[in-house]
Amino acid sequence: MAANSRVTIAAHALAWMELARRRGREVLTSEEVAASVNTNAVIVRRSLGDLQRAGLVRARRGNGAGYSLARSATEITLLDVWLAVSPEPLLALHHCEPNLECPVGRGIRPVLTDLYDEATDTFRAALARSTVADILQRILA
Amino acid sequence: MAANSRVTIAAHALAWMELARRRGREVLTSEEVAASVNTNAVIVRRSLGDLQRAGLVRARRGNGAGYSLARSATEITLLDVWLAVSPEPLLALHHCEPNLECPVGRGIRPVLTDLYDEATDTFRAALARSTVADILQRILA
DNA sequence: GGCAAAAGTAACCATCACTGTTACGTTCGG
DNA sequence: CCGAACGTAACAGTGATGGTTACTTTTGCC
Repeated sequence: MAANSRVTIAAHALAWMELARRRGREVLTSEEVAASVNTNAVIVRRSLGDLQRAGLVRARRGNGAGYSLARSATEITLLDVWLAVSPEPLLALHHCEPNLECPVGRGIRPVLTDLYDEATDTFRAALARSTVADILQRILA
Repeated sequence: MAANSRVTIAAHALAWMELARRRGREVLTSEEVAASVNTNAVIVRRSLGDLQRAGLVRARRGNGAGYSLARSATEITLLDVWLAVSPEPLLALHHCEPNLECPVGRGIRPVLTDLYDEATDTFRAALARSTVADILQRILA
């Protein structure tokens, strides 16, 4: 495991919600989303909870409740999704502080941090180039 | 945890080996590398074992043995290191097959795979821009 | 040939993140 | 007030990781 499938689940949910919206169903329950993603409704609620906290979806409670997109699918990028559900950085430094008596141990951390940030930025930029609407369009093509 | 600190450990080891080489010590033992990285010698041997399998370092066994760079530090990129030690993809698809009766479930996987590959490629390209020699130079600057 | 040093590696443990599941509290429309 | 659905806590199972010990294998050197 270890690799992030959260983005996949969240993107799937959003694409499905957008398709349902176009078909006239503005609101979907976690059960309905879970049926498409083929997972447990709690997983969906947790994922959509992250998206809600990031302002990408709205959740209504009570009777007849469910989730709806908080803004147009053309304005939700895969980067938005990734930032909402992916807390972990792609690359990490040492768990334990390296030996500071060694020149490499003393100086390597800021250098690697900088390089990791650069690589992560290009990764994010790539994700920012696709929206949920793009994804749905390619799915339906 | 979960985030990869393997690249960090391997890059640290390589930079330290290159610095030692410039100081006239062509070969370092796993104990010596572990002392700088501040971890266990077995961890270093596992990491350098990966690098050896990738052709980045050479290992000699027996008395007076140890590790040395298999090629110039200017020709070992951070991407080489990442490929050698990072088996996991950055993003993964669903664990379970999605519901194929849903249009989204049926079509989303190739789309996401494609987008994930694109983003991963830019990430790799960024890592490919730095070599162990670059890193050591920035450490010593 | 034997010794000693060090790589290679297996076995095991603790920790942690993640998914999945159940269960329960909370909210809110009708 | 009732019921539907979100929110969330608690727990189990799985798997990756890092750390540690211990053993085998290799090999230079005396």
